[in-house]
Amino acid sequence: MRADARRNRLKVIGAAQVVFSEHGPDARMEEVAEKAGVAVGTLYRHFPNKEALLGALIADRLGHVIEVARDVLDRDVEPWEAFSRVMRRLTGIAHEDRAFAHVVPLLGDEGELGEAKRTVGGLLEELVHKAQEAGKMRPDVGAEDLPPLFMGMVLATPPGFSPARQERYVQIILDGLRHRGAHEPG
Amino acid sequence: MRADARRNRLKVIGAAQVVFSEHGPDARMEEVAEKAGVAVGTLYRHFPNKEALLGALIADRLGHVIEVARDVLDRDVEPWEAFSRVMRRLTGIAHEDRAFAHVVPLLGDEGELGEAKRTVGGLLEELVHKAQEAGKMRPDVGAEDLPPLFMGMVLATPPGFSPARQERYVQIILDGLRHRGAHEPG
Amino acid sequence: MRADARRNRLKVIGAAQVVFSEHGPDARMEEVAEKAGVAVGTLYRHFPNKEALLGALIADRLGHVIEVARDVLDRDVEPWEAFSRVMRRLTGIAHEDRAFAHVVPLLGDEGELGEAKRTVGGLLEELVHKAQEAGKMRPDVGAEDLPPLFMGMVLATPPGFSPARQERYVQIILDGLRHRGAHEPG
Amino acid sequence: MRADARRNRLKVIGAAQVVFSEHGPDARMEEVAEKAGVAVGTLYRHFPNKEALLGALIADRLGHVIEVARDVLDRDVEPWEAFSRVMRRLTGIAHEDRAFAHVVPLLGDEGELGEAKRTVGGLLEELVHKAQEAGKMRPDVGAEDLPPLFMGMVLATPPGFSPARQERYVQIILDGLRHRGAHEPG
DNA sequence: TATGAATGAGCATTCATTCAT
DNA sequence: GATGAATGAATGCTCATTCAT
Repeated sequence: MRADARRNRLKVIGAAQVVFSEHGPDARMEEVAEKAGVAVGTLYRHFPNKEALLGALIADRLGHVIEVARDVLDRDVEPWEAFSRVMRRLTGIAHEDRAFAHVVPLLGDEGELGEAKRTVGGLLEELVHKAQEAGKMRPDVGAEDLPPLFMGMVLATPPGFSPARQERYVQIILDGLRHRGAHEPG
Repeated sequence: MRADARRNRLKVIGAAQVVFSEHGPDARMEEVAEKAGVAVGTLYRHFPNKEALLGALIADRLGHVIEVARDVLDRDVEPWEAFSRVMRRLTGIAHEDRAFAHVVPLLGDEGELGEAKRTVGGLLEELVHKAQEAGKMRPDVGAEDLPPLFMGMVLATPPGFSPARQERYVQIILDGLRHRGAHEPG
Repeated sequence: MRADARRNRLKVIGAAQVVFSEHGPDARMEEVAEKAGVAVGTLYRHFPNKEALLGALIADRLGHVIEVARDVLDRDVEPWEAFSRVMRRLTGIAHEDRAFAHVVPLLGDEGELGEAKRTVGGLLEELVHKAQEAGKMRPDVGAEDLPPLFMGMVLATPPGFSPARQERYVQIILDGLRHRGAHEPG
Repeated sequence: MRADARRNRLKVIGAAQVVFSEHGPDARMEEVAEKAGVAVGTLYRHFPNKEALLGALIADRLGHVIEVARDVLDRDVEPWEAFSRVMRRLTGIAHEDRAFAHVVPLLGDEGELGEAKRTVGGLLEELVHKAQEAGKMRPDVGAEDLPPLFMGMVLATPPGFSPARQERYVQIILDGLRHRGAHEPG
């Protein structure tokens, strides 16, 4: 019974990732249920409403970002490289998940999601700070500037645009954030 | 009569600009009507449907961009400066008008709007080309990359964010587009 | 001025005939106005509302029927022939005018139209009675049966069906109304 | 669950029959829902749109006609009697159901309904052919003439008119279709 | 607990009629 | 008188959420 519920929860989350990734936050609950092979009611047993379901997905994805960020910080990766790697990860997720790109940059500080957001925010702060201290990043930038800069491009792009193009954009923005006169390959 | 209609049409357009700017393309016709102080029917007298109303607004805004682009091209402004100025204008409009930011980057080539889009596209092409020829802009960029890069940030930003911040973002992206080794103040 | 108004009234009636003939009673007032080359307001100056405009048209058409009926009665045309001729006229009008076919069979006795209807009814009564007295028509039929029998076919037919076909139908129904054993060519 | 849905579906269909029967194809979905004692959404769960709901009703009614036609053909009922019986059934249904009378004569050949229509058409063809071969029916008539002839009267009649009257009309038209000189009781 | 049917507020659009110019 | 713009009630359909089975 417990096992069944857990399995269903996973099916729901998996389906929701796929469906919200494709259609963004406006995806229909019915479609999520279909994809998951369960009934809508089941969605609502596991999540009180659409926002909560979407929130759980976003939190999960943010977890990945947190993981990468902690990893590069723990391993004392070179500051600019550390920063770049995290931003690439962040953008990569947004690229795969339209809903993530929609929701994250607009996130407030309240709720569970708010907490995840604050955590990510703290880590980004640290990454930025280190890169700036190392003289690699322009000083007039803060963590709060990163989501709009790196995730907007996804929102402003038709659903199926190529990863290569997206990586090129990331590179351009990274270059823009680089400290002047500090131009080695980023 | 003519005067009244024109006045109302202006009220409708004005209200639509405000409402679509704030809520994006999903704004409700009813709200536009209320804001304009007219009944919904009046909206439909002036525009056959929501898409047409929104389209007219976008076309109008694109007109401003075209104007600026033609102006800088006509006056032979220095290529990078010319390019920057147009992108600043484009982003400024998107900043004021959420619907513009939503719609423009996803615009197809058909319809009246498509035509405006192609016109803008052609002008951007020219601006980019000249900047690249002058050695000021990285060569791996085309006109089609600009909307995602410059307008995405608006979509990824809560409605009321400050012009100053937005200008900073524009500057960062401009810096990223600058040709390496070409760093004088952009 | 009077002349202008009269001319406009005629234009309106003419247009209304065309438009209602084609689209039936659901035709849009706007379309009538366009066809007439006047503004909707003008329609409402001449007729208090759609029903009244349509009513005037119907009354006019009924006038033609009345004319034919009176003519054949005055000229003492052979009873069956007289009856047939009037029914052919009635059906011919319905065939040309969808709105007529829609409205006439459902007409009540009140209003101006009611009066026209009663007049037609009386004449049909007379025609039927004479045909029955002459032994040419089955006795179990009254004037009130004629509109459904003769005009229904028009309603049950796609807009552009051929006059020949319609005449064939009229003939079939006339044959059905003929007194048994009274079969000479009807 | 299944039971509830079926019950509701039946309620919806029942209500739709009543409402469409009375008001024809322009009946409001809201009214159907009210009559059924359900919310509009329920209508749309069972049928994708108004046309589909109406279509299902018509198809169902056409099924009855097909049934009767097949029955009389299978049992080799005397050709004229067979034909008459089917036409009486067809007209009876139209009499009970205004929407049926509206829609059927104008039916095209496409869609599911088109198929039912073609089936009915084929059977009527057969009935007509046999009656003509038996010398009972005038030869200048085809299956496609029957709907306008028999169903028009319903459209040209105020909603509540008596079955007796309608049967009289059917008889008159049947008499009209009878072959001249072939007058035994029809 | 899962199901999926039911709910009903919400929204774009139409069109007869009114009324300011 | 004429114009045609404005009104606003009406209608088909959608979809997040609830709840009977």
